[in-house]
Amino acid sequence: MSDLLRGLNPEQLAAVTLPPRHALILAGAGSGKTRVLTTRIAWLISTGQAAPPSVLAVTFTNKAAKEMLTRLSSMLPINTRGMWIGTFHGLCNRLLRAHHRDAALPQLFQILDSADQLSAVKRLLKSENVDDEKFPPRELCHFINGQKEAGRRANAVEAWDGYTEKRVDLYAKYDAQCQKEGVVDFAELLLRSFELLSRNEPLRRHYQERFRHILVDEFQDTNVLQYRWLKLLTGGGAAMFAVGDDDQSIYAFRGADVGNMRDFEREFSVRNVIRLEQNYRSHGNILDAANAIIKHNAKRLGKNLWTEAGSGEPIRVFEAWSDLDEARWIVEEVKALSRDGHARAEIALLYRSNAQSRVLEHALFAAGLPYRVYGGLRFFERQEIKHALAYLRLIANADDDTAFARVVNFPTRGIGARSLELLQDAARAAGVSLFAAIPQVAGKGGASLAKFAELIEKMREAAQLPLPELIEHVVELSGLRAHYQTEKEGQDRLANLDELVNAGVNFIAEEGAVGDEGEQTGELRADLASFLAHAALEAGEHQAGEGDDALQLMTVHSAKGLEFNVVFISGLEEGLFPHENATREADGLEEERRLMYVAVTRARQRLYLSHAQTRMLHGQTRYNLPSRFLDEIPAGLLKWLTPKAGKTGFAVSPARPAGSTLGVPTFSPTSRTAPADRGGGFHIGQNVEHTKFGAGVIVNAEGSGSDARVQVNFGAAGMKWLALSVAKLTPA
DNA sequence: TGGGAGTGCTTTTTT
DNA sequence: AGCACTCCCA
Repeated sequence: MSDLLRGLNPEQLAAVTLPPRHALILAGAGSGKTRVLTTRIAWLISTGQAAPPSVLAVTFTNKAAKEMLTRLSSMLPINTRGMWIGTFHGLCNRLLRAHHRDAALPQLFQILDSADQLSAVKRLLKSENVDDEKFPPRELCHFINGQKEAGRRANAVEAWDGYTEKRVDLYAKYDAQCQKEGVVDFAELLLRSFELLSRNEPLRRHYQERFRHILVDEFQDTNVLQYRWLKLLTGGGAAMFAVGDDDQSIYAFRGADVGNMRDFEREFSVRNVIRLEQNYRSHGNILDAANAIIKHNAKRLGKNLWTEAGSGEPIRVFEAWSDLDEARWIVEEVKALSRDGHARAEIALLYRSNAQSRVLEHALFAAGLPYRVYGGLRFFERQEIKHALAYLRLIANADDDTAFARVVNFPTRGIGARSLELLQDAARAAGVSLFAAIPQVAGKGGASLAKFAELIEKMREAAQLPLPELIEHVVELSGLRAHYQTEKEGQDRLANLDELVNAGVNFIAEEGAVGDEGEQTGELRADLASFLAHAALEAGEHQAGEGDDALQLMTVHSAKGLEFNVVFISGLEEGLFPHENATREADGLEEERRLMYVAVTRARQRLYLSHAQTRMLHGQTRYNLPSRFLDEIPAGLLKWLTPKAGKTGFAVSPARPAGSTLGVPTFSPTSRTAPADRGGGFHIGQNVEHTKFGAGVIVNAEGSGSDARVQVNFGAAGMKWLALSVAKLTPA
């Protein structure tokens, strides 16, 4: 046990060994949050204060859950099986499977991922004859999920206008459709299990008495429903140990509510609030910069990171003329780092939005530097995989209309839109699923449909096979294999289908032996259902070239929780980072700033910041001012790799690489033409200063001589046309 | 039924 | 600009 606690700093030690009462741990970036969480569990168990089955630990991502399990099993000699450790969704799934009857769900209920949900909504709109221009399916999904995440069923939503009234109506119909089909979306997993526990008293008591220790990771990311779920489970006197960092809350846009941290403190009368402020990750200058940035936020619980490591290198800042130049500079810098012995995998390129990755990728590709992009399609989201899974879903539950619609005519088997329409009408009239309605249309040109039904029946007969063979069989029988064999680009898809069979093998090996809670009754293909749930809940790795030593490219959001020796944050421009959409929302800017804080604290040794004066975005060139976040870092921490404009009191042309062919027109308030003008002339892209509007950048110009006018983007003060002969414009 | 042209959107994302 | 999605025609 003393081994367990060795090496913890006083605050970490205090947190780990708190008596089992409610506690809130404010854990700064790089302060050993995961270590505290896992050690806490290990300590509770090894001191006999907790039995494994009394522990419930929740995370947001599967990765975090896995990490916790791995660390725990290396700390504890016992097996971790008895504990409930997983994501909110994973645990809710477990709960609903175990009590599907009480939750009014079929045993083999299926889980809709976001794409499935979208197509289910589209199907609903069609069958309800609703104009999807007026009610965009995406927006409707968002609305429904938002309501569910706030814990509201359709009948509890107060419609504030006619439009919303209709949306609420559609919400109700959507839920009815899901119920009929025996499917459950992500938000429903949460809401349904919340309702199950709140309505079913014996069940609630059972779990409240069972879980004495509830631990929550990334608490700042919980939404209202998740918080209520936790509250419900702790209702029997369990101790809640929440770990989070309000400064790293970057998911408010999807419903996360930092307010939960304050609410928790208040509603649970939390007396134990511990701040972990010692950072073990970054050098001093990097931390100072992060602290300086986040200080500009007003709504904070308050925390200041410090380190025992030296201040390290200054933060390097680069001002590029264009996004292209920025990318080229990064390439050169990365090459130099490589020569100095830095592993490429230890270097990350971060950006605010995915659109920015293209330029970077082009440059990296041209330079032959291996890189890896995070984000994008994941394994279980690929179309060939989803097709195969849809067949499997139909085996498990033929009433799953989403799966049915997906593959009824894929590969094509002559079932066109009009026979499907007929089928849909028949199904609706009889109040049954599409599959069940097939016999009714069999007479009228439904021969192909009948054949499809036969196909599914045939697959079901094979349902006795072990999972991997069943998958193989389905891929074969469905015609998917044959289809991709003839398709030009089908090779990768075939390989992925083989990989799916493999996934089945692995799944059996890893989970198959586990066996779920006692409630599980050993009926038909529980393993198939849990494999499908696994596919929906854990979409697999993001596609990326793995293995070799590659540069890491990702958005700041996906970098959360990761760390690198060297970090580049590119595109630090007003409008981009902070994003312009965010600056309009009330708390948007603070969230952007937290995002910047997360980005900066990813770096261990070296941090690069860069911005470009010109950037191609959505097909047009934009002239952006440097991000305000650059100004929020004390100048003493920065080392400009390019002469900073305005520093010397007169204009300095933006750095451009030799050989750049970009012509930059120069304008002058006098008729004097000065091609090499570095004093009084102005050019597009130049930073200027106006006595009233402040700092700006020239984005356009017209006329010449005394008629010359320039358009200047003053950021917050807006866009202005100014006559150079009149306006008091000085180079900045 | 499949492809080609036309249209519109474009912050961040896990489950 | 680039991509996803729709629509219409052969």
